[in-house]
Amino acid sequence: MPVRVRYAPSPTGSPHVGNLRTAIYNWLFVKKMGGQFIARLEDTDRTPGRYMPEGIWDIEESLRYLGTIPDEWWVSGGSSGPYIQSERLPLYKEYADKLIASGHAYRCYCSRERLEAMRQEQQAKGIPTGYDRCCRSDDGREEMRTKRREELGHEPPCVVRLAMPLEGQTVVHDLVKGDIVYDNRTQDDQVLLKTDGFPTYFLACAVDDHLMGVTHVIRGDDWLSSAAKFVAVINAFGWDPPALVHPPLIMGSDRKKLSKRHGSTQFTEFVEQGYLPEALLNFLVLLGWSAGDENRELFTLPELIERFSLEGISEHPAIFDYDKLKWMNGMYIRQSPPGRIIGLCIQQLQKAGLISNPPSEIELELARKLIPLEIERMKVLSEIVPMAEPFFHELRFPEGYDEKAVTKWLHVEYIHALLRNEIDIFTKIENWEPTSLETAIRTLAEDMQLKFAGVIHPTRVAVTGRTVGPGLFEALWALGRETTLQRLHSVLEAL
RNA sequence: GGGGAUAUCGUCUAGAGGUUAGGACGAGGGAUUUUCAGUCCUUAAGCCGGGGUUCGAUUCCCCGUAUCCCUACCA
Repeated sequence: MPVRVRYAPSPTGSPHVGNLRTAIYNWLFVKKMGGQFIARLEDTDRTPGRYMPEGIWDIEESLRYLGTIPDEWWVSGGSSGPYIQSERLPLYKEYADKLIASGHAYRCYCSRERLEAMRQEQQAKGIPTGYDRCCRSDDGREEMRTKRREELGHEPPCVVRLAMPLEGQTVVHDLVKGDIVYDNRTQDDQVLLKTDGFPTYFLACAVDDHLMGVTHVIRGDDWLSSAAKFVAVINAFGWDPPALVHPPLIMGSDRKKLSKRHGSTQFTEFVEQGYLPEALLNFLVLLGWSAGDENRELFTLPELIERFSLEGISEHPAIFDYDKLKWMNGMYIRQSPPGRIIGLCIQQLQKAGLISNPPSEIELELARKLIPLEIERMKVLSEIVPMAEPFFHELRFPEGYDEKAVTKWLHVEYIHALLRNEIDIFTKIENWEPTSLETAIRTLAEDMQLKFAGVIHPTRVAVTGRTVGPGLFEALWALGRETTLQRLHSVLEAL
């Protein structure tokens, strides 16, 4: 039997990195085993503020960015569509009715107010919360229905609830954690169909997974606690449950759910900051999965597919380490062909307004010279913006200059002589290239009886306004003779 | 309150009934050097606690503790 797995996001906003990680696990598993990767949109919560259709685009883009594109989804369709749950409403009603007919579910007329009051009372008394199953018996249900009809003056709305078995146990077979046994008495009569006609997760998932032929369900650990209800629904239909796996959750540094407080959490934010897809994928995979005793962390996609197995999924939550992601991204940047990084950095520079769109010939030439010089000190692509600023922006002295750098290096007593000599040399030098420039400056340092560093640092500050950056001679080369001379002149005049 | 899961360096993790408990990020130190970075070398840092089982447990079992998840007409 071919493997069929699904990624089932709900459009409640831009997808969370943890969410994408389960998509990656699903994708890797299906690539490894052979089969189909399905994505299904779980848009059954129509509560204002929670249903955010704008998020759908981000979900699609994120999957494309990672390269984990589903074989069947709402974008391309497939043999078991539709892949959007709001387009499958009649199906859920049909199956809910089947459950009612077989005695595995029942209509419930209780008002939200009654439910809420009941819950509060239970909490106040310190007893377990849950539905009192008032509508589970025919008598109780009719009584409630009549009462509600009198209150409302018309036929009252109802939900459909699962008639959870009152005794016995439900066993959840988790491929990683093993069999987990739940006492049915501790499980509530879960609502399956809401008054608005939309199903809840439990019904929709059970029906869709079955109809779509899903063989393995890989979903976040937050579903484990309610897995008994999920399995109970499937059992009520008489179907075989799919194999289940619950990868652990991703937490923030304080061991709470990863949220805004900790930093970026939405996948698209990382994309914008300039994280490469292979870095993001590699990092996310390793957050809760390991290749075993192989002491490696950096894997290509084929290597990951080859090594991936459900057994390697860990059982405890993982804290999202932003530093490690950065490190990994830096590694991938340095492994990439420079042309690719140049292209991506140009996009970053355009976004920041340092380069026009489309870029001019001059901007392009400068970018092609500068970006390769910065690649080795970049961890995230957006870092190119502050790095490139002194090269693409006009630099005015002293406003654009780093104050500490100026104090330290532009107030040495030989500064005027140095700058004058450099202007002289740079004006005359034939080859404006790093090696020639270096030779000339080394000679100058000797002539002036200065240490090399004593020349390098003031020059760097005078020309770029800061103490950090690429090697000085590469920087001068990238910047060009004209701009270099112009900056030296203006600093000399102002000092 | 009820239910479930989990527990190895600060973090991600490997590991086996007997190991010097391994790797990576981060941190410290050193080398390279023209600053930052990178690269290379190097140091420190860990088996939650208590009972069992066993010749021997960090590893298996139980209890405790802690943490996380569920306990919605959210997913």
